[in-house]
Formats: sequence, structure tokens, C-alpha cells
Amino acid sequence: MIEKLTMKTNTEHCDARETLEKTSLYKTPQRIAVLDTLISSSVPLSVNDILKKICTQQKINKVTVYRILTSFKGKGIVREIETARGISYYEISCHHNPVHAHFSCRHCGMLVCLDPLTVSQTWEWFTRPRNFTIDHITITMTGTCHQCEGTLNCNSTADVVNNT
Amino acid sequence: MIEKLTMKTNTEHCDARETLEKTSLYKTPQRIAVLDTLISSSVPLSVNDILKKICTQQKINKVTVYRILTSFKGKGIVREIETARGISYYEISCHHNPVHAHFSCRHCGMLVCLDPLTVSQTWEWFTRPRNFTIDHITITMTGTCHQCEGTLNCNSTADVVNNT
DNA sequence: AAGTATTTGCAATTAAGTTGCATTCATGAT
DNA sequence: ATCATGAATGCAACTTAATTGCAAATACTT
Ligand SMILES: [Mn+2]
Ligand SMILES: [Mn+2]
Ligand SMILES: [Zn+2]
Ligand SMILES: [Zn+2]
Repeated sequence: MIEKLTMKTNTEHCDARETLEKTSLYKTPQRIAVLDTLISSSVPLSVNDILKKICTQQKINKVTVYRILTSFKGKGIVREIETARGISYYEISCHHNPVHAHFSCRHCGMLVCLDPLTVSQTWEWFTRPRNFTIDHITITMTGTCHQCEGTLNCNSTADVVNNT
Repeated sequence: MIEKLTMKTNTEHCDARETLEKTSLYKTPQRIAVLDTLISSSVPLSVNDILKKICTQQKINKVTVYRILTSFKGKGIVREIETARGISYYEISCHHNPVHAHFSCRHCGMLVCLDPLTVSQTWEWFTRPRNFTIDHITITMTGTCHQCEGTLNCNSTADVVNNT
């Protein structure tokens, strides 16, 4: 009856070059490097994480990584996870990896993916005392409010939609 | 059968001075001002929001507001809500105001409180297409990981616990 | 009223993320 | 293969939320 919320482990992966072709993004060495880094990572990565991993092999600029991640987000290739420390982490958003919850340590910043929530698991989380030392749960839905919908320039269609 | 997720509206309020006495915090004009501001607000406020509201009546420093909010968080008087724009918002955490989800507009930053989720409402959110333009749902649980629990100095007991 | 621990204010700092602009580069056409 | 062109990159400067150190002010205890 009591289902445990387990940690998520990816087994299958997508191909970086293939993904870039499908989304009609220029196949630059930087984009391939960022995408390969995310694909081969078992945990979501921050911009600094990505920079450190890539810098051992090729030169890449911090701003470029930010811009690449923004374009990937727009195409739905990656998801952004905002943590309690104000740092964004990024993870692949393919059919192998549906939306799920995360646990983030407020001391070391460590971030782990949790398996997608079922209704009964959600129930567990909201009613039962946990044996983990979680002291804060954030559920935030982001989007466009009614007021802004009217004011908005009619050019933004690509950068909205990110629920795999 | 289909329950709608409605907006939360507070009616009852707690007393600022009383709250400070109960939590054995020095009753300074600054603390009273910050607490009064949060108590009388129907929406969560950022540090800048709080500063602007208070500055019309008394002088207060930005750093002081940050430190006051940190102490309030430690005592469980307020909750912090991190938004997709990297700005924290704060709301009263008393028995009149249990933990709930939030909606945040990624364009204007507007933040509204939503009524606490029931199981069927959670089910709605995760399975059904919404008629609101939400493009991102963040669920993050923050706390202390197993590794850090060991490394942690045995002095921090006050600043953990924040689930009303 | 005096002593003391706490809090406040100010200035300087940190760090994530953004912007403008010149240079380089990937792609498709010749 | 070469060229033209729009797109991507790199660099420097900037923005802004949040933090830190320290001296001055202040709330509480006796
Ligand atoms: Mn994840
Ligand atoms: Mn709220
Ligand atoms: Zn940790
Ligand atoms: Zn808005």
C-alpha cells in the first residue's frame, strides 16, 4: 500500500547530433558538447558544472552555455530546474525522461531526480511524516498570467511548451 | 468530479507583537514593520516589495530586511517562495495559512497563492490539459542529504522545520 | 541607570545571469 | 570548392539578488 518514492536512473539515451538536426539548430561544436554533456550525465547540471566538464576538452564561453541552454529550452530539448539556492540546473527532456520531482540539499546543493509521482505517492508526500530530512517543499507553476497574455507581443510561440 | 484549483484568500490574521514575544525575538521597530507588512498583505512579497512599503513610513535598510526574514524563517514565522526568476517571495506561515502551491507569471513576476492541493486536484494538474497557460511545473523538496547530515556542525537546530 | 548581548546600518563583495557588439562560423547556393 | 549570409560565439561590461564584516545603535536584563 505504501509506495516509496525512489530515485530516478536513466538507462536509454538520445543522440546529440540527431537531436540538433531534428530541431533545426546549427550543429556547432559548442552545442554538441553541451548536449553530449547533459546526455551522458546521470544528474542535472548547473552552468558551472557544464563549463567545468567541457573545459577539459575544448574552449567554451560561459555566455555561450547560457545561450545554448536557452535555445535548448525553447526547443524542448532540456528542462530547467530552479533550486532553493537560486541556481538553475538542466536535464535532458526526451521521451526517456518525463517530468518528475527533485530533491535538493540546501547545504551542498546536490540535486537528485525522483521518479514521477503517482497519486498515492503524492498523497504520501503531503500527509505522512518523511524519514528523509526534508524541511521545505516548493511547488511552483510558471507561465503567463491573463493580464500579460494581452500585453504580450505576438512573436513568442516557440519558447512556450515544456511539459514532456 | 472535476475540482477547480482556486486562488487562496486569507481572512484571519495574527498579531505581530504577540508573534515576536512568543518566538522570543527582540521587538524592534524594524521587525514589527516587516511582520506587519507581511501580515497585512494578501500576496507574498519580495524584499524590494517590503522595502518600498515600509520606506514610506520609516527608514529601514535592505540588509536588515534580509536578516529579519532569515530570522523569521528560522522561527517558522514566514515561508520563502522561490520563483522562476530567481527572486524570493515571503508569506506568513501561521495556522491560518497552511502550505500551498503558487502560480508565478514569468513575464511580470506576479505571484498568487493557490488553495492547498487535494489528491484529486493533484491528479488534475498532472494528467489533464489546463486551460491556463502554464508551461512549467516545479516541484522541489529541499532539506539535508545523508552525506551532509554527518558533516553538519551540531549547532543548527533552530533553522530547520518549516512545514506548517 | 548601567551593562550586555543583540540588532541595525553602511560599504564592500559575491555570484548568477544578461546585454551589446565585433568576430567567427555553419549552412545552403552558386 | 568557393562564396554569401544569417546565425552563433567570445569578450567585456553590466545588472541585481543576496551575503559578509564591522562599527554604531538599541532592546532587554538586573
Ligand atoms: Mn530530474
Ligand atoms: Mn502562498
Ligand atoms: Zn548535501
Ligand atoms: Zn503577468
